[in-house]
Amino acid sequence: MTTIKDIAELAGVSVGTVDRALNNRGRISPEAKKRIESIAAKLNYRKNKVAKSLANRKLNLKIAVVLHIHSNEFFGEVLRGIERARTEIVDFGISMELYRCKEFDPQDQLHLIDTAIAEGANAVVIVPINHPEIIKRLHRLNEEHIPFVLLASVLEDVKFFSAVRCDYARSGWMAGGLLRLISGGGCKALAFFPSFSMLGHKQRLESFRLYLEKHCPGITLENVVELPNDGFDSYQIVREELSSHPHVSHIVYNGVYSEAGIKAIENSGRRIQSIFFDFAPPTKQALIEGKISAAILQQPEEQGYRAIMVLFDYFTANVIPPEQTIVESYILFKESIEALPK
Amino acid sequence: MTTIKDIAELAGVSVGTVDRALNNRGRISPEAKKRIESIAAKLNYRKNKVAKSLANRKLNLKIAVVLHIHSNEFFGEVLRGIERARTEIVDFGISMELYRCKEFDPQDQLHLIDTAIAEGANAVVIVPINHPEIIKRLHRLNEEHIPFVLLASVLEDVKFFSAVRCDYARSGWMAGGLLRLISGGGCKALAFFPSFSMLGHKQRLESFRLYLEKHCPGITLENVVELPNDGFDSYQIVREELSSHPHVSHIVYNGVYSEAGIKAIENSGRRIQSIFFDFAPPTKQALIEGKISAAILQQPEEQGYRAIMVLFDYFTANVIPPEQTIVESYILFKESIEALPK
DNA sequence: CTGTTAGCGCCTTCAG
DNA sequence: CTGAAGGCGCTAACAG
Repeated sequence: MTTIKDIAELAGVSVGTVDRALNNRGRISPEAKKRIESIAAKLNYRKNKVAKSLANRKLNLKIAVVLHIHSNEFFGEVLRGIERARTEIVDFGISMELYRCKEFDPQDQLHLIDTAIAEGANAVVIVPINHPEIIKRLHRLNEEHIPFVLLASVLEDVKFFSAVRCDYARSGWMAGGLLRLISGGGCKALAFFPSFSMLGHKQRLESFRLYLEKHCPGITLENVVELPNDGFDSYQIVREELSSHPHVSHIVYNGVYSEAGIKAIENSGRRIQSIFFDFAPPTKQALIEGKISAAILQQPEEQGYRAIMVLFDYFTANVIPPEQTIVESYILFKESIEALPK
Repeated sequence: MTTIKDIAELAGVSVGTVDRALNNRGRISPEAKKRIESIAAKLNYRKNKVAKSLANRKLNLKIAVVLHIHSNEFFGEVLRGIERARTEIVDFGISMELYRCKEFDPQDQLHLIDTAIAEGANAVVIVPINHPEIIKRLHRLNEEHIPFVLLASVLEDVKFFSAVRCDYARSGWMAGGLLRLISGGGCKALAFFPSFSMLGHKQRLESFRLYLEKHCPGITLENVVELPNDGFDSYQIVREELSSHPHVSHIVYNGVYSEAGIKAIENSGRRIQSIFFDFAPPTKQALIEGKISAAILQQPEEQGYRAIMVLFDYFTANVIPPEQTIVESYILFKESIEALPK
């Protein structure tokens, strides 16, 4: 493994000069820079992440995580991933601060971003609320050269450092495929989706609809309902929809309050097959008990973890991440999780 | 973050003494040790992995990876994970050496283990061939205090440092569930499994059988075939089995040569629904084209990666891993991977 | 523009 | 049994 010291010796200069050459810090003659760079290339020099991090400690690097809500089933998992990342980066001298927001309150989120910067954040992971003020603030982050990572969300017209999310269109498509599979291609169905103010949810629905149109002439989607941001209201809505659509036999439920959906189906007394998104404990239990047919997971824990690690790699090894990190969606059914015999 | 220097000052000793106290190196008075330990505990001291690794460099730590074959579809992926791990650990001064084996040849594997140790391996990741000589050699590794990690395999009666694998019983169970789902619970089926000299495959089959017995009175498993370690032979066997079981409509195929299974089904000219294990390119293509119904994945890449990282965590942070790291199995179907419209 | 040096936190060696 | 010092590779501050 070659070190800057090796390069310095070969080039007949000091390590300081090599450092300046290889990190574009200026204050170096073009010739020296070029010579050193070519030696480094020839020796296939790679900066040692560990040594760099040890030296970096003095910089006191800090990552701010700004949410759009306080927490919920999905983001509780996301936060677990973020906490796991935290334990991995502390030894590298990088700290992390969490800023939770009042539910979908753009003003509060704006304030949180300001606070984070004021408190010395060198980078931001954010679940942005889709609001002009927030977009404007993100533009300003770019001007201030504070890299930010979009987490579990889609945002148009903003240049970001990187984004970590699932493929919303894909998971909608998969829901269509699953519905076809469990219904044999013929049924009347209802779909419930969370707030369309998150663009991803809209994309997912579009894709789900498209699948049914293209591949499922026998499936009638009787209604698509946007769920409110409350468990009891959600419950009520599902109950009412089921009442007013007495022939519906299948449901796709993509709500933040999974228990609302489960209970509403159960209490309807009907024999309904259903596909749920995500995997909070109620969903897990319901799946095991056969109350729901399948769940589509989007690895929230992994998304939270990745979002931090993108910045970690940047800080420790100057890695420029891909524009998007897409976390795979996958399917669980009863047999994936129930206890095995013996 | 507290450092040994902090502790040294508080205890009124030097960092050297703190180091000896906290790492059980002996040569220290019991009182000093106790006092330092209690201070460390009070301050919630954690050793800094990065600093330790930088110092570790001089030790030249080395991990040997010993396979049971040269490579195949599944282990090609495993190796990708291992290579990814390699890039992550070099900066920590830990190197990795790969030892590929003649197909299932215990004598060769024995030799590889010896070579690895002779070449200075400090730890081993191994896919052990289930043979008394190998078991004996592993026992000796324990005596030599060389930690070893079992990768993608099950082995009885050997004490190992850690094991990374999938849950074979689970994936067999899932195959049963999937078969029920796609067949509507009634069909005649055939199952093909790879060499039962790997215990995991046996466990998987048992679990698959049990599922059918318990939950699928309508499914008749007409035959279960152990596939040879050759693609053309595998192809031939599947063709013959299909011929001699003309009413079979469903297949579960868990072979190393996926293309053999796919082609055999295709060339039979029958309309067969099938569940494949793992996810080599032929499987992927066949899934997209609708030639097979679903695939059960076992994250080979992740298994390879984890096996190395278990040792990495041990070397860099003295982390004693769980006895088993179980990598989840999951299901893919066409809608999970086909290109989306637009 | 370039060299020197003092750390970052830990471990090892060598004196005492 | 304990302390002091040097070094792992890199960065930053200061001196020239």
